Amino acid sequence: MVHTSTAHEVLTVVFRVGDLGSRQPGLNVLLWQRARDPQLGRWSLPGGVLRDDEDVMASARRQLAEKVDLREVAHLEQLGVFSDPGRVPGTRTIASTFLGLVPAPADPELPADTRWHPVDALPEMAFDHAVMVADARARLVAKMSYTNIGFALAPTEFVLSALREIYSVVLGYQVDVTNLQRVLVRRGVITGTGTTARSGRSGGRPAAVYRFTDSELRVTDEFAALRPPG
Amino acid sequence: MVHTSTAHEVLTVVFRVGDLGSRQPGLNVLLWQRARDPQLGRWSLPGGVLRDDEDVMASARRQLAEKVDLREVAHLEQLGVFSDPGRVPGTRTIASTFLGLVPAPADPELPADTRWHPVDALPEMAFDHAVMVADARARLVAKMSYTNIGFALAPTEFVLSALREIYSVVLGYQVDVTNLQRVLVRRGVITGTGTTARSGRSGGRPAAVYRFTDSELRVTDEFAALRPPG
DNA sequence: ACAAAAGTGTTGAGTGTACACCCATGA
DNA sequence: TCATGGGTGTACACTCAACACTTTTGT
Repeated sequence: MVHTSTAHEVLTVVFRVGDLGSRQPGLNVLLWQRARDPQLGRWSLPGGVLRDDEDVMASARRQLAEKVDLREVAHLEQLGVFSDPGRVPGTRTIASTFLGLVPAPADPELPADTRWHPVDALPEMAFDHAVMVADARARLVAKMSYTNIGFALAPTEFVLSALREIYSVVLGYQVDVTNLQRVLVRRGVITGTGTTARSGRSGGRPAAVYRFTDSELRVTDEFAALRPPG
Repeated sequence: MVHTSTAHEVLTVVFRVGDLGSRQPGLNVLLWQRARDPQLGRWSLPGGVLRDDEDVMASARRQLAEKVDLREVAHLEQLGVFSDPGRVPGTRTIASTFLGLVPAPADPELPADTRWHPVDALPEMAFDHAVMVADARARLVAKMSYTNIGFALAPTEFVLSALREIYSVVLGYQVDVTNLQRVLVRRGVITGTGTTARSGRSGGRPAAVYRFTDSELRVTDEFAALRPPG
């Protein structure tokens, strides 16, 4: 295939943890449905063409502002470049992809063509977007265990059982609350606020309220092995 | 700044561990010196413009073949995108960067304008290339402790003391041979060949010869914490 | 008092570091 | 046999998983 020009687009995989009670439980991705050919009806990642005066990060931010409230996006990081000459028909288009995270209780207004989808049951995806979602998910899962990236999925204040649900949903298996607390506190990832939440309808001891210590990505378990001598 | 068109280039940060006896000890980067303005005389990463019929990985491979023998590059992975509209003068150029690794004893023929430089003493770098080198180095250091990425820096067969030098040079501190052996063997990263090397001129017990078990990147220490139950 | 939910203590496995000690070779 | 470099054994610290147990609430 020979192209006369090349375009550059930015696409973001935005994840959210849906309430377990809701219709979209588990981990969700933000997708919009194509209203035009090619691939009419298929679902796409939010994004669009890179402008002349912005870098890729700014572009991702701008394009997301059209879909979700910008303030909701608590974390945004580069994933990778998709550059197969035939990845989309027509003008050659290189895609820079991003991983975006939105805190759990947020449920922003969405345009009519846009919806949250469970990552475990993706609809028919446009072009190579399914691969991008898979890549983003792998990145998120990996970072859950050695960074504080959970801050971008949790509300500012939360109870441990809620945090446990977030971790369980993202990792795909039940996480032990006891050890979650100990690991995260020891690493300084979460801090108790001193206050306690009211106990539920069926009684029970009131839970301590925590918050993430930082609201920026931080590596919390740098070296598993081969540490510097000390 | 307003641009009428946008170009896409691919740049690779190629690392090698120089012999400690050589003039370039420690970790080296492959750079070539600009013979034209802008930034005449400054040092650049190998790479160039992406062609219409290749993806970024293929482009990196192709461009490196002009600098080093392709077979020498044992590992190549995407780093990130640099897209500041003003990062280079003239036509707007978006850069996709790669990390490339070349095994230690290799000393391929280099073009006249191209040279290995110690990363700890970089020359005047062109444009934003110094940042790219720093990013690549950080990525390499991180991966040394939880993947088998060392395979791409070491010769196919080696003695533990040699491997220790490689790890020490990359990590920037002295690694204990004893523990290096135990950690890597336990994880299945390296395997003994059964043979032993001849002992040096000043005597000493002959060292066992090892090789890396795999010659492809593999994560060897997946979860530090929050492992799946069971 | 009792059930429910949250939090604490304890044990044991695993991993990694440091360091002393033993082994194999050349001169 | 001694110096030299390579390999092994052991002790200790730290982290984490699993699970029993205690604490605090609502009814």
